[in-house]
Amino acid sequence: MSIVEGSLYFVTAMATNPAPASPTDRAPRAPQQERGQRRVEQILDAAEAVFAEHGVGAATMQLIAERAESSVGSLYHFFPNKEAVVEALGARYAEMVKATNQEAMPLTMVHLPTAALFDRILQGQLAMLERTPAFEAVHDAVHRNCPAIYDALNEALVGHVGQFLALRYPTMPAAQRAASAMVSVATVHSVVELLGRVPAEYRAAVMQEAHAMLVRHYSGHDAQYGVAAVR
Amino acid sequence: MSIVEGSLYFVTAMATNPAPASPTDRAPRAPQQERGQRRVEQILDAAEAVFAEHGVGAATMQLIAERAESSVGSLYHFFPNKEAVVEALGARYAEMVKATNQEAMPLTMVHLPTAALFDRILQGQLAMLERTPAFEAVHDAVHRNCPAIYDALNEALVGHVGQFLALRYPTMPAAQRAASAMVSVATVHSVVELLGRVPAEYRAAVMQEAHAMLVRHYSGHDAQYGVAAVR
DNA sequence: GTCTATACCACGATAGAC
DNA sequence: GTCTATCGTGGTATAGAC
Repeated sequence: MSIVEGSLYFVTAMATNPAPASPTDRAPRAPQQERGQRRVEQILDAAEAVFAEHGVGAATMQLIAERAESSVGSLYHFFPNKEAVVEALGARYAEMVKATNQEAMPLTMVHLPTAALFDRILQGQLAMLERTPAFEAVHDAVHRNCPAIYDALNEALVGHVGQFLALRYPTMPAAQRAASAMVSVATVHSVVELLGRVPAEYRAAVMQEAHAMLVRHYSGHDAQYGVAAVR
Repeated sequence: MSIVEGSLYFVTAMATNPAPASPTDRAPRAPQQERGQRRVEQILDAAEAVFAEHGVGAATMQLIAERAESSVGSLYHFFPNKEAVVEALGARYAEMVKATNQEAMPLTMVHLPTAALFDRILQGQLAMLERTPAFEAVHDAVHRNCPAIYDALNEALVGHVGQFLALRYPTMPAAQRAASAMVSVATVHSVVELLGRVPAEYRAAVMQEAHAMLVRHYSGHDAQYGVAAVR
């Protein structure tokens, strides 16, 4: 409700400078200026867990505060309302996904063989999933509650893959390239979601099957819109 | 909360017998015994729309009643609480999905060429999507709020596809067959979800790309675990 | 069976002491 | 900056007339 201005409450000092450190510093000597930042992260971690468990609609500020080992009042010190928490969490999540994607398929790797390429992509996503147990829940939450963030993220991902395809298959029609990017992003995401849902003993087989599907498909593209396959 | 017993409140007369009809019947002559049934459907339609718009957590009984052109009291006459509404809607949704799937790939069609097969499957799913605008929202809602229904549905779908694959590729190892079924179900679903999200002008290209991916993959299976390709 | 009115409670948000 | 205590709102569920 109401037009909450962008991310005012998120503008915490981003300088992590040395600061006048006394020579007797011991272990617990990071705080002071980072404290606020760390507290925010702590709250977002808590929110992530609570949203995962109850859904955003049913989550309460009380629950988030408890999980963050804090109190409601404190929570409201950092975020003006619940919506702001959801948005901040969404932004953090989107950053993580984008970074993972960029890292797995940088534009310098456009000529990697399909098998190696999808190895990188699937493994990268899987690693992210394992670092973030509540990943799917947060994804859903963002999907539903922050359409703007979600759309921007999706556009970024599809855009990056599209660029990648444009370099790899210069003769592929633009419409197909766009469609291919969208389908790939959706498929990889659905596989990741599946991997997070499936009993551990099936994971390897699922991974292999998904990998085969993507490789077969893109090998077809290689054949049709070929390019010097090895750089 | 609390163990709400199965579907007591859903046991309405399923007999649609003629009933003592006077010869002067005019148009509005279906009700009488079906009324209750129709009312329930009306409520579920309303709930579907409201859940789609606000999410289950944020939806209120008030809103559902208004959309159903009814009142809260009336709503509580049919459902003991909000959870029951969600469950009933979930059950209806699961039935629809299962039926669509069975119809698109009956076991009598195990030897259909891959291209024709995935035409049927994708078109069937697309038709269902178009009949049910709130499809994805309901899917999410069921996914999050009725894990039991969702798991049962998923098991049914994967089971059916697994049977299909067992007949088509008798020599495929069981583990791969299971993985293949899971990946296919997830992929088709993600494509349908993508189709529902994408601007109309991209839909054809997306459809074609997804179709190509699935066909290439299963043509690979055909080649490897071949079977008399034409019955 | 359907409605209106309302009891009751939980949540979001704030005030104000420390 | 963090807490406890509290207010007002609004939602679930029920009571009871029609």
